[in-house]
Amino acid sequence: MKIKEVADRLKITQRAIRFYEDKGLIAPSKQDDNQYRMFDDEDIWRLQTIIALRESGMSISDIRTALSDADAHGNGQLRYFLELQRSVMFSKWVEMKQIIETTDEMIDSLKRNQGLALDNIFALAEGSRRLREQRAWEDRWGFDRLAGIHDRLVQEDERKYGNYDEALSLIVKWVSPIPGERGLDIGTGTGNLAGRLIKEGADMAGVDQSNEMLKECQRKFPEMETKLGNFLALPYLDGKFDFVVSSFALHHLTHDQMRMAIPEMRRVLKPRGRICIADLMTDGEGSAAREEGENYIPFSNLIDLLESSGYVTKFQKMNERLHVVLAVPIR
DNA sequence: ATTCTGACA
DNA sequence: TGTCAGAA
Repeated sequence: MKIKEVADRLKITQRAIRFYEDKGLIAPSKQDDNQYRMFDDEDIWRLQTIIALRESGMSISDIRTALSDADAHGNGQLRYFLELQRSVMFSKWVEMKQIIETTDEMIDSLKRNQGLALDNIFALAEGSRRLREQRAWEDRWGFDRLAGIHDRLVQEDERKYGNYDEALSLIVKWVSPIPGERGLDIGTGTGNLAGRLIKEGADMAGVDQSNEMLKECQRKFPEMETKLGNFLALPYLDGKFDFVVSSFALHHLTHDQMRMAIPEMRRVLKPRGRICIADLMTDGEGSAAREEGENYIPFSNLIDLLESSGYVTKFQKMNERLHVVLAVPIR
Protein backbone atom coordinates (compact mmCIF):
# COMPACT_ATOMS: atom_id res chain seq x y z
CA MET A 1 0.00 0.00 0.00
CA LYS A 2 1.28 3.47 -0.86
CA ILE A 3 1.34 6.41 1.44
CA LYS A 4 -1.77 8.15 0.23
CA GLU A 5 -4.04 5.20 0.80
CA VAL A 6 -2.50 4.54 4.21
CA ALA A 7 -2.91 8.16 5.24
CA ASP A 8 -6.49 8.27 4.03
CA ARG A 9 -7.50 5.08 5.77
CA LEU A 10 -5.76 5.89 9.01
CA LYS A 11 -7.05 9.45 9.01
CA ILE A 12 -3.65 11.05 9.33
CA THR A 13 -1.58 13.15 6.97
CA GLN A 14 1.21 11.88 4.82
CA ARG A 15 3.41 14.36 6.55
CA ALA A 16 2.77 12.73 9.90
CA ILE A 17 3.73 9.34 8.53
CA ARG A 18 6.99 10.66 7.13
CA PHE A 19 7.56 12.47 10.37
CA TYR A 20 7.26 9.23 12.33
CA GLU A 21 9.65 7.60 9.95
CA ASP A 22 12.06 10.44 10.45
CA LYS A 23 11.83 9.90 14.19
CA GLY A 24 12.61 6.24 13.79
CA LEU A 25 9.21 4.91 14.81
CA ILE A 26 8.55 3.11 11.59
CA ALA A 27 10.57 1.95 8.63
CA PRO A 28 8.48 1.09 5.59
CA SER A 29 10.33 -0.44 2.68
CA LYS A 30 11.05 1.71 -0.33
CA GLN A 31 10.70 0.80 -3.96
CA ASP A 32 14.08 0.71 -5.62
CA ASP A 33 13.13 2.70 -8.69
CA ASN A 34 11.09 5.65 -7.41
CA GLN A 35 11.75 5.59 -3.67
CA TYR A 36 8.03 5.28 -2.99
CA ARG A 37 7.32 3.96 0.50
CA MET A 38 5.46 0.68 0.55
CA PHE A 39 3.49 -0.26 3.65
CA ASP A 40 2.77 -3.86 4.51
CA ASP A 41 0.34 -5.15 7.14
CA GLU A 42 2.81 -4.86 9.93
CA ASP A 43 3.61 -1.26 9.04
CA ILE A 44 -0.08 -0.42 9.13
CA TRP A 45 -0.54 -2.00 12.54
CA ARG A 46 2.51 -0.23 13.75
CA LEU A 47 1.26 3.12 12.52
CA GLN A 48 -2.14 2.54 14.01
CA THR A 49 -0.47 1.81 17.34
CA ILE A 50 1.65 4.93 17.10
CA ILE A 51 -1.45 7.02 16.51
CA ALA A 52 -3.25 5.50 19.47
CA LEU A 53 -0.31 6.01 21.79
CA ARG A 54 0.21 9.53 20.52
CA GLU A 55 -3.42 10.37 21.22
CA SER A 56 -3.03 9.15 24.74
CA GLY A 57 -0.26 11.66 25.24
CA MET A 58 2.81 9.48 25.06
CA SER A 59 5.90 11.25 23.79
CA ILE A 60 7.57 10.23 20.56
CA SER A 61 10.55 8.96 22.45
CA ASP A 62 8.47 6.82 24.82
CA ILE A 63 6.64 5.37 21.86
CA ARG A 64 9.95 4.53 20.29
CA THR A 65 10.95 2.64 23.43
CA ALA A 66 7.69 0.75 23.63
CA LEU A 67 7.81 -0.13 19.96
CA SER A 68 11.37 -1.30 20.00
CA ASP A 69 10.36 -3.71 22.74
CA ALA A 70 7.61 -4.95 20.49
CA ASP A 71 10.15 -5.53 17.76
CA ALA A 72 11.88 -8.11 19.88
CA HIS A 73 8.73 -10.20 20.04
CA GLY A 74 8.52 -11.60 16.54
CA ASN A 75 5.11 -13.11 15.99
CA GLY A 76 3.68 -11.92 19.28
CA GLN A 77 4.06 -8.43 18.00
CA LEU A 78 0.51 -7.80 16.94
CA ARG A 79 -0.71 -9.01 20.31
CA TYR A 80 1.74 -6.64 21.94
CA PHE A 81 0.46 -3.71 19.88
CA LEU A 82 -3.07 -4.43 20.97
CA GLU A 83 -2.17 -4.94 24.61
CA LEU A 84 -0.31 -1.68 24.53
CA GLN A 85 -3.30 0.15 23.17
CA ARG A 86 -5.66 -1.53 25.56
CA SER A 87 -3.42 -0.47 28.36
CA VAL A 88 -3.38 3.19 27.39
CA MET A 89 -7.11 3.22 26.79
CA PHE A 90 -7.59 2.00 30.31
CA SER A 91 -5.30 4.67 31.63
CA LYS A 92 -7.40 7.23 29.87
CA TRP A 93 -10.59 5.67 31.12
CA VAL A 94 -9.43 5.64 34.71
CA GLU A 95 -8.17 9.19 34.49
CA MET A 96 -11.44 10.29 32.99
CA LYS A 97 -13.33 8.61 35.77
CA GLN A 98 -11.23 10.38 38.38
CA ILE A 99 -11.79 13.74 36.78
CA ILE A 100 -15.51 13.13 36.69
CA GLU A 101 -15.41 12.27 40.37
CA THR A 102 -13.44 15.40 41.10
CA THR A 103 -15.97 17.43 39.20
CA ASP A 104 -18.77 15.77 41.11
CA GLU A 105 -17.09 16.75 44.33
CA MET A 106 -16.99 20.34 43.19
CA ILE A 107 -20.62 20.30 42.16
CA ASP A 108 -21.49 18.75 45.49
CA SER A 109 -19.51 21.28 47.41
CA LEU A 110 -21.14 23.98 45.36
CA LYS A 111 -24.58 22.74 46.35
CA ARG A 112 -23.75 22.90 50.05
CA ASN A 113 -21.95 26.16 50.41
CA GLN A 114 -22.68 29.25 48.46
CA GLY A 115 -19.66 28.43 46.43
CA LEU A 116 -16.22 27.01 46.48
CA ALA A 117 -13.38 28.82 48.07
CA LEU A 118 -10.87 29.68 45.41
CA ASP A 119 -8.33 27.64 47.29
CA ASN A 120 -10.48 24.53 46.93
CA ILE A 121 -10.80 25.02 43.24
CA PHE A 122 -7.08 25.40 42.83
CA ALA A 123 -6.50 22.40 45.02
CA LEU A 124 -8.76 20.25 42.90
CA ALA A 125 -7.23 21.53 39.72
CA GLU A 126 -3.83 20.76 41.11
CA GLY A 127 -5.06 17.31 41.94
CA SER A 128 -6.07 16.45 38.44
CA ARG A 129 -2.84 17.88 37.11
CA ARG A 130 -0.84 15.70 39.46
CA LEU A 131 -2.94 12.79 38.43
CA ARG A 132 -1.87 13.20 34.86
CA GLU A 133 1.76 13.37 35.74
CA GLN A 134 1.70 10.46 38.09
CA ARG A 135 0.14 8.26 35.52
CA ALA A 136 2.89 9.20 33.11
CA TRP A 137 4.60 6.56 31.11
CA GLU A 138 8.05 7.42 32.24
CA ASP A 139 10.21 4.45 32.98
CA ARG A 140 7.42 2.08 32.36
CA TRP A 141 9.51 -0.39 30.51
CA GLY A 142 12.63 -0.44 32.62
CA PHE A 143 11.97 -3.86 33.99
CA ASP A 144 12.11 -5.66 30.71
CA ARG A 145 15.76 -6.41 30.76
CA LEU A 146 15.43 -8.00 34.18
CA ALA A 147 12.85 -10.53 33.15
CA GLY A 148 15.13 -13.38 32.22
CA ILE A 149 17.16 -13.23 35.37
CA HIS A 150 14.41 -12.22 37.75
CA ASP A 151 13.82 -15.59 39.31
CA ARG A 152 17.51 -16.19 39.81
CA LEU A 153 17.77 -12.75 41.38
CA VAL A 154 15.04 -13.56 43.84
CA GLN A 155 16.95 -16.57 45.02
CA GLU A 156 20.25 -14.74 45.28
CA ASP A 157 19.38 -11.36 46.69
CA GLU A 158 18.88 -12.45 50.25
CA ARG A 159 18.89 -8.93 51.52
CA LYS A 160 16.00 -7.81 49.43
CA TYR A 161 14.15 -11.04 48.91
CA GLY A 162 14.80 -12.76 52.19
CA ASN A 163 11.82 -14.82 53.38
CA TYR A 164 10.41 -14.56 49.87
CA ASP A 165 8.91 -18.03 49.89
CA GLU A 166 7.50 -17.69 53.38
CA ALA A 167 5.79 -14.44 52.45
CA LEU A 168 4.18 -15.96 49.39
CA SER A 169 3.04 -18.94 51.41
CA LEU A 170 1.46 -16.67 53.98
CA ILE A 171 -0.44 -14.81 51.30
CA VAL A 172 -1.79 -18.08 49.95
CA LYS A 173 -2.78 -19.11 53.45
CA TRP A 174 -4.49 -15.83 54.26
CA VAL A 175 -6.27 -15.52 50.95
CA SER A 176 -7.14 -19.22 50.94
CA PRO A 177 -8.91 -19.04 47.61
CA ILE A 178 -11.99 -21.12 47.04
CA PRO A 179 -11.48 -23.11 43.81
CA GLY A 180 -12.94 -21.12 40.96
CA GLU A 181 -12.50 -17.76 42.61
CA ARG A 182 -10.96 -15.12 40.43
CA GLY A 183 -7.85 -13.31 41.63
CA LEU A 184 -5.60 -10.56 40.37
CA ASP A 185 -1.87 -10.36 40.99
CA ILE A 186 -0.55 -6.84 40.51
CA GLY A 187 3.09 -6.57 39.53
CA THR A 188 3.02 -10.27 38.93
CA GLY A 189 6.48 -10.35 37.36
CA THR A 190 7.13 -13.91 36.31
CA GLY A 191 4.06 -15.12 38.15
CA ASN A 192 5.52 -16.78 41.22
CA LEU A 193 2.73 -15.70 43.53
CA ALA A 194 -0.04 -16.19 41.01
CA GLY A 195 1.29 -19.65 40.27
CA ARG A 196 0.84 -20.72 43.85
CA LEU A 197 -2.72 -19.45 43.92
CA ILE A 198 -3.47 -21.27 40.71
CA LYS A 199 -2.29 -24.43 42.40
CA GLU A 200 -4.96 -23.79 45.04
CA GLY A 201 -7.59 -23.66 42.33
CA ALA A 202 -7.89 -19.93 41.83
CA ASP A 203 -8.44 -18.46 38.39
CA MET A 204 -5.63 -15.94 38.23
CA ALA A 205 -4.91 -12.88 36.15
CA GLY A 206 -1.62 -11.02 36.32
CA VAL A 207 -0.75 -7.42 35.58
CA ASP A 208 2.73 -6.10 35.08
CA GLN A 209 4.39 -3.14 33.45
CA SER A 210 6.90 -5.28 31.67
CA ASN A 211 5.96 -7.30 28.65
CA GLU A 212 9.14 -9.35 29.02
CA MET A 213 8.10 -10.35 32.52
CA LEU A 214 4.67 -11.31 31.26
CA LYS A 215 6.17 -13.37 28.49
CA GLU A 216 8.20 -15.36 30.98
CA CYS A 217 5.13 -15.63 33.19
CA GLN A 218 3.08 -16.93 30.30
CA ARG A 219 5.71 -19.56 29.63
CA LYS A 220 5.62 -20.73 33.23
CA PHE A 221 1.85 -20.60 33.63
CA PRO A 222 0.12 -20.95 30.27
CA GLU A 223 -3.33 -21.04 31.86
CA MET A 224 -2.87 -17.64 33.44
CA GLU A 225 -4.18 -14.46 31.89
CA THR A 226 -1.67 -11.62 31.70
CA LYS A 227 -2.01 -7.99 30.77
CA LEU A 228 0.11 -4.88 30.67
CA GLY A 229 -0.86 -2.35 33.29
CA ASN A 230 0.00 -0.97 36.69
CA PHE A 231 -1.37 -0.14 40.12
CA LEU A 232 -2.87 3.11 38.98
CA ALA A 233 -4.55 1.83 35.88
CA LEU A 234 -5.60 -1.77 36.27
CA PRO A 235 -6.65 -3.07 32.87
CA TYR A 236 -9.97 -4.47 34.04
CA LEU A 237 -13.53 -3.33 34.37
CA ASP A 238 -15.13 -2.81 37.76
CA GLY A 239 -16.00 -5.63 40.11
CA LYS A 240 -14.25 -8.52 38.39
CA PHE A 241 -12.20 -10.12 41.16
CA ASP A 242 -12.72 -11.93 44.43
CA PHE A 243 -9.29 -10.93 45.66
CA VAL A 244 -6.27 -8.86 44.75
CA VAL A 245 -2.73 -9.80 45.73
CA SER A 246 0.64 -8.23 45.19
CA SER A 247 4.16 -9.09 46.23
CA PHE A 248 7.27 -6.96 46.11
CA ALA A 249 5.69 -4.34 43.92
CA LEU A 250 4.00 -1.71 46.04
CA HIS A 251 7.28 -0.08 46.97
CA HIS A 252 7.64 1.17 43.42
CA LEU A 253 4.94 3.69 44.17
CA THR A 254 5.23 7.02 45.90
CA HIS A 255 3.00 7.69 48.85
CA ASP A 256 0.57 9.71 46.76
CA GLN A 257 0.42 6.99 44.18
CA MET A 258 -0.25 4.43 46.89
CA ARG A 259 -3.17 6.53 48.02
CA MET A 260 -4.62 6.27 44.55
CA ALA A 261 -3.79 2.62 44.19
CA ILE A 262 -6.15 1.48 46.92
CA PRO A 263 -9.34 2.80 45.36
CA GLU A 264 -8.11 1.40 42.07
CA MET A 265 -7.78 -2.05 43.62
CA ARG A 266 -11.18 -1.73 45.18
CA ARG A 267 -12.62 -0.72 41.84
CA VAL A 268 -11.79 -4.05 40.22
CA LEU A 269 -12.83 -6.03 43.29
CA LYS A 270 -16.26 -7.43 43.93
CA PRO A 271 -18.03 -5.80 46.89
CA ARG A 272 -16.65 -8.27 49.42
CA GLY A 273 -13.27 -8.60 47.75
CA ARG A 274 -10.15 -8.92 49.84
CA ILE A 275 -6.64 -7.58 49.41
CA CYS A 276 -3.38 -9.22 50.44
CA ILE A 277 -0.03 -7.55 50.00
CA ALA A 278 3.54 -8.53 50.79
CA ASP A 279 6.22 -5.93 50.45
CA LEU A 280 9.21 -4.19 51.91
CA MET A 281 8.31 -1.37 54.26
CA THR A 282 9.81 0.49 57.16
CA ASP A 283 8.63 0.17 60.72
CA GLY A 284 8.82 3.76 61.82
CA GLU A 285 6.01 6.24 61.88
CA GLY A 286 8.34 8.67 60.18
CA SER A 287 8.94 9.36 56.56
CA ALA A 288 9.83 6.89 53.90
CA ALA A 289 13.29 5.44 53.93
CA ARG A 290 15.42 5.47 50.83
CA GLU A 291 17.56 2.46 50.24
CA GLU A 292 19.32 1.54 47.06
CA GLY A 293 17.08 3.80 45.07
CA GLU A 294 13.89 2.25 46.40
CA ASN A 295 11.58 4.15 48.68
CA TYR A 296 10.12 2.04 51.40
CA ILE A 297 7.05 3.48 52.96
CA PRO A 298 6.21 3.23 56.64
CA PHE A 299 4.20 0.12 57.23
CA SER A 300 1.73 2.06 59.37
CA ASN A 301 0.90 4.32 56.42
CA LEU A 302 -0.41 1.42 54.42
CA ILE A 303 -2.45 0.19 57.35
CA ASP A 304 -3.87 3.68 57.84
CA LEU A 305 -4.76 4.00 54.19
CA LEU A 306 -6.49 0.65 54.15
CA GLU A 307 -8.40 1.19 57.36
CA SER A 308 -9.55 4.64 56.38
CA SER A 309 -10.79 3.08 53.16
CA GLY A 310 -13.11 0.79 55.06
CA TYR A 311 -10.97 -2.27 55.55
CA VAL A 312 -10.09 -4.21 58.63
CA THR A 313 -6.52 -5.38 58.49
CA LYS A 314 -4.29 -8.11 59.78
CA PHE A 315 -0.55 -8.26 59.32
CA GLN A 316 2.62 -10.13 60.03
CA LYS A 317 6.19 -8.95 60.03
CA MET A 318 8.44 -11.44 58.27
CA ASN A 319 11.73 -9.68 58.89
CA GLU A 320 13.25 -6.25 59.30
CA ARG A 321 11.66 -4.98 56.11
CA LEU A 322 9.21 -7.53 54.82
CA HIS A 323 5.58 -7.27 55.92
CA VAL A 324 2.46 -9.11 54.84
CA VAL A 325 -0.92 -7.41 55.11
CA LEU A 326 -4.41 -8.77 54.67
CA ALA A 327 -7.33 -6.40 54.27
CA VAL A 328 -10.98 -7.38 54.17
CA PRO A 329 -13.84 -4.93 53.88
CA ILE A 330 -15.74 -4.14 57.05
CA ARG A 331 -18.88 -6.33 57.27
C1' DA B 1 -1.44 12.12 -10.76
C1' DT B 2 1.71 10.79 -6.92
C1' DT B 3 5.45 10.80 -4.05
C1' DC B 4 9.97 12.46 -2.29
C1' DT B 5 13.14 15.54 0.14
C1' DG B 6 14.14 19.70 2.35
C1' DA B 7 13.15 24.22 4.22
C1' DC B 8 10.47 27.08 6.97
C1' DA B 9 6.14 28.41 9.53
C1' DT C 1 3.24 18.67 12.34
C1' DG C 2 1.40 21.94 8.38
C1' DT C 3 2.70 23.95 4.08
C1' DC C 4 5.22 24.86 0.03
C1' DA C 5 8.68 24.23 -3.62
C1' DG C 6 11.23 21.71 -7.07
C1' DA C 7 12.29 17.27 -8.94
C1' DA C 8 11.59 12.42 -10.22
